[in-house]
Amino acid sequence: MNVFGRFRGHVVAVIERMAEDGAIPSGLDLARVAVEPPRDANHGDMTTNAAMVLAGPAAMKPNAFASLLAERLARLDDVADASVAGPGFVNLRLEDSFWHARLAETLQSGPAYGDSSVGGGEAVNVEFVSANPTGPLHVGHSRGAVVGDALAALLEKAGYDVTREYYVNDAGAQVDKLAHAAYWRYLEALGDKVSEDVIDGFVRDSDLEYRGDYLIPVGARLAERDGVKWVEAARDEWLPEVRAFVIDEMMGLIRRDLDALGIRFDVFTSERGLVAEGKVEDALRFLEARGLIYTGVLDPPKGKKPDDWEPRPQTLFRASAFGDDVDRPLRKSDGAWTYFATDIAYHLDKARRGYQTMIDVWGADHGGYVKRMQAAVKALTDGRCALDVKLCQMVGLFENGEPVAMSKRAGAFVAAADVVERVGRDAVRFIMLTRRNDAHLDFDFAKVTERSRDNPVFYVQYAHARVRSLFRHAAEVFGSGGLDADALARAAMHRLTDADEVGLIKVLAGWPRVVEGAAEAHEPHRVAYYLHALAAQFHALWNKGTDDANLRFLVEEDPELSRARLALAQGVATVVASGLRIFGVTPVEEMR
RNA sequence: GCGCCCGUAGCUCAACCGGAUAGAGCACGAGCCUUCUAAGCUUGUGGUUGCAGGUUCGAGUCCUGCCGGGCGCGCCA
Repeated sequence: MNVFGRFRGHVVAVIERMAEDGAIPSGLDLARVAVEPPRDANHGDMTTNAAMVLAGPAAMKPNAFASLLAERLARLDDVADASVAGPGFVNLRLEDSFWHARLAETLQSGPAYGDSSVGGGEAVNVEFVSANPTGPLHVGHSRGAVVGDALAALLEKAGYDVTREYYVNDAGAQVDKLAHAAYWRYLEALGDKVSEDVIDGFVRDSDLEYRGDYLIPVGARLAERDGVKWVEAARDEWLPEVRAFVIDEMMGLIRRDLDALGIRFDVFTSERGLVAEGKVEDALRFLEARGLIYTGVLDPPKGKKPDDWEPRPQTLFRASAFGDDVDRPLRKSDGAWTYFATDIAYHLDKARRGYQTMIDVWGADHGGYVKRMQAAVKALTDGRCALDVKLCQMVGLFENGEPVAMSKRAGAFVAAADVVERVGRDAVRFIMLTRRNDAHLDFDFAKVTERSRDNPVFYVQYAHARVRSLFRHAAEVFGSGGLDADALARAAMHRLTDADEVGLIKVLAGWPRVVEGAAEAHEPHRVAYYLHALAAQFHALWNKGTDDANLRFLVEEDPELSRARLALAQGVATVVASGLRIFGVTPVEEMR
């Protein structure tokens, strides 16, 4: 429970008491009563809209209601002042002692500070990356990877039971094309044992989409394992074998890329597996039994009729009954399932595994797919399960302000592993989280490693390193005893009287609310903004010591005060580390 | 043509299920190093929240219509 939730309880209790006393009508609906930080800190520490939302139903003027409420709130423990402002806000200013106690709590909780139970143990499935197993991850994938992983960690901290899942698209035509390319590399790898003519013939007769070098070692390994076994074999024979082999290899590559980013999955679900187990038929039977599948002819898209358009009867899902624009095809003309059909089966599978909330992280180019998938989930679960789709916009790569060419057509995409190697895992992860997922993100190689204030990674890390440096210094001055968090939790917090010291504690006290808000909104970027603001406040306080020696963290002749300030610094380090942990970024001990 | 996302300070972006005087950083102006890390800090200038309506005590936020940008648009994944 964050401090605002705690005070909301107090405010509600006071309002109920007012009703008992007959000061206001009883039976008011208090659901809309909120206790929040005011936008402007000058208004106080907390504000409530109670008078504004209740005045109407109570047939009172907001300001009259607010005055009554403020009068009673002022009598609460910890409340230094309660006043009415603006259209009927009641602002609370709390005693410093209240905030001092929060700092002690922070230190006692340590890394668990900010943990919340709002999730109530609810099972949430976060599916992300899910890149086709046709090659290494590129930089675009890494954004989705980081966003999904951080969102999962955030939800865990907020008390959800999270599964990180990767959906392996190993059943479509793409992996057959991949297998052909791997077979070509296999023939090449056999060298003298296969004539140039055979290879040339194969290349001529096949549509080789994947010509990247990364398949060369795959072909070599296949040749090593199976020798010439598949050279004379019919396509029907070698295709399943080579396909399985190359998918394995590609998933190995992808796992290595994910490792480099520090990302682990709990579950890999195979599309081919779903199909083989008959889950597509299951799902479609389910929809059919509800009359949601029919054979029909779709209208061409308005204003953009494809040249080869011809009306054609198709097996369709009644997506339009669940909010989609048109009904959607389930079967291709060759009889195979569409991607959508297997995706329906996959989402039904997730729902049946007990996830009431599913989150899919996709690239922005899949935006047109969101409505139909949500329609399908609605239909499959009778509206009981929610599907939230986070669309990640493109990442623009820059080198000192110059765009890095990255056209997919030219095959010049930048590998995720290369970016990690260039700037490090921590920088990649943090920067990818400094924007809302649906906003474009510019990633400049030079900037993300720059040691300056406009590099948020550096700025936040520096705050943590500064605290660690401070403790190293403190150990020299005061000895290392009594500097652990438990001991500091008992420090004389009442010595922290400067407005900026108390102000910094207030920022720390806001952390649990940030966790809850960001988790419920599925918006990990809020953590990045919070950490940046926290670092700024800390650096500001630190620097006040430059102007006024009395405000330095370490005052040699006053160990009691020093220990209180060390407690404050430790609180900052704890929260920064806590936030960075959600991001999968390692807090540093010193800047190098 | 239709759908989705976006439009906030010169630039890059925040604004917590509708809250008070819309905030940060960069850039620009003015200060701060015999002092715990100045790789930094303080402070100032800067806004018709794309436009026009609507909803209400209150709108950047919700609704409608325009304008501009991005993505997508029957069997690809």
